[in-house]
Amino acid sequence: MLVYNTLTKKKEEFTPINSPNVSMYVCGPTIYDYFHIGNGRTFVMSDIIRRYLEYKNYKVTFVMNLTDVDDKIIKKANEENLSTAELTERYEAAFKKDIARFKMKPADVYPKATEHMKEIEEVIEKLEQNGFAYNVDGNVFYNIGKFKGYGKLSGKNIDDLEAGARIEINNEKQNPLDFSVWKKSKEGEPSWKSQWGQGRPGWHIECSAMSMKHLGETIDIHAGGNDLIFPHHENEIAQSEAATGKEFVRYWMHFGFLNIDKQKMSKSLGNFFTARDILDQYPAEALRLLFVQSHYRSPINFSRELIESAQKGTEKLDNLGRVLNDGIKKVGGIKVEFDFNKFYSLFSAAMDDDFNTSQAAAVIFDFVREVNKTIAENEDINSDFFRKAKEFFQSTAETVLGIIHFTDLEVKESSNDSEWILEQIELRSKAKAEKNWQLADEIRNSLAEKGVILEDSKLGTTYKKK
RNA sequence: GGCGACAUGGCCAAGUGGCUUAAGGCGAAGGUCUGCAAAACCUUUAUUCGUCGGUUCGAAUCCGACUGUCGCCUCCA
Repeated sequence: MLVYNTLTKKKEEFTPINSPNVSMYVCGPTIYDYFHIGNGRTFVMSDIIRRYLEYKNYKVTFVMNLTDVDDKIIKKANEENLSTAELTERYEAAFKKDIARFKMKPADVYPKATEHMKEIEEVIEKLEQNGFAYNVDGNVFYNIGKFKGYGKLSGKNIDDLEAGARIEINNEKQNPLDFSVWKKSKEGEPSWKSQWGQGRPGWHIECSAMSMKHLGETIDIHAGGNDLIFPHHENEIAQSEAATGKEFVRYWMHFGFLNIDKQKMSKSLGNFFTARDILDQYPAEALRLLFVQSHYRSPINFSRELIESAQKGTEKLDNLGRVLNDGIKKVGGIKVEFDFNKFYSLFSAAMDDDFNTSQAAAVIFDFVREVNKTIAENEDINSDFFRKAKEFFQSTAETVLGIIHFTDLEVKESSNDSEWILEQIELRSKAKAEKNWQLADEIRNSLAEKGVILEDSKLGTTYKKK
């Protein structure tokens, strides 16, 4: 299995430190607002990567941090007259709700900075001891000049950075590129007691401390959005490796941006969409398919048109899903030849190549066409075929990609008005048998008005809800 | 200014040296099935991969130049 590593800019064979265990850390949101659809892409794709590793029988420990101390949080809490804790509690709950709506598997741990002050302090202490950090009157800075590998992830070199620096002048810093690991407390800001006095941690240090705490000093995968490469992940490496003297992360993975009108989403441009807004309008499967259909490292130019075309795609999957559900219940019938193994191996070949989900989706759609074709061309196939087809669908499209959910198809079928609908279908079948087309069409139309779409097939009439 | 990514059909997108005279999704046109629909299936929809040169027996795929788009260098997924 190949994974593209931002650190080496190459696809590398994936070999976990402690196979079959895999440690994976994903930079989660700052919980001061609803997360946007671009965050959603990152979260969903990291979910898919995790699920595929599990499909390959790796035992994954998946950690996603929630940043609950930082400038944005303090600012917003002040605006809304809330304590920072009240604010972050609210958005943590919203985050978990939205993650569930995206049908993501919950992380094993969602660590928060405020709950790891001891660990953070310990890392900073080590940095001081090792000579990588210096204290100026309660502000502790990381001295990037001391760390030889600085810039190895982002491909930047310190001289270039200094030349083009747009960084505010801060006389306390020895080098303008040095960054805070501990910030001295200011009036009206939350703060914690530490050996450097009251203060709060810098942004980058929390990920170093929490990654080490929950996954160990060297982990397999660390992932996040493209924009985190510099400075966030660069600084995490500098801190962690300076503190432990060990390699921090084996494989760095970064997700492409989701743009609106080819531009980065931002509040100031007014092209900002929260994930929950979009999820109110479209099913999670449609969004997941949209993300799946392009490679995780490429940018996506998000648009309504794009989601709608993905949604049509998921309807195609759902249609087959319903047919499979019905087919399984069949009794008798003939055996039919079908090369399921071919599709399994094409699917994993695609995913093994740096999670080529677009290719994997193509395999799924090829499978859909061939299954539909087999059903169309053969009379009376036995349930074994349908069962195997559903198995394939479940283990790939559902469990790994999450672009169809069989339980949802069933819920729609067995809602409380289903008995009445089945009666109507029965009436229509009788009318059809009597060639009373007018009555048959009336029934179909009245159901359609209620959002119930009928589909006639060899197996009888099925329905779905719009 | 420094660093980097990308440019494939009407839209989206995979492919990165011969298996591809280019997957898959959406859309469009025609057809099969059906009482009619829907669903499904079949056929058609890029001799061509931003432009121009080069390397090679062979290039969308490698190299160079150019054009265009975007990102990072400041909080940011």
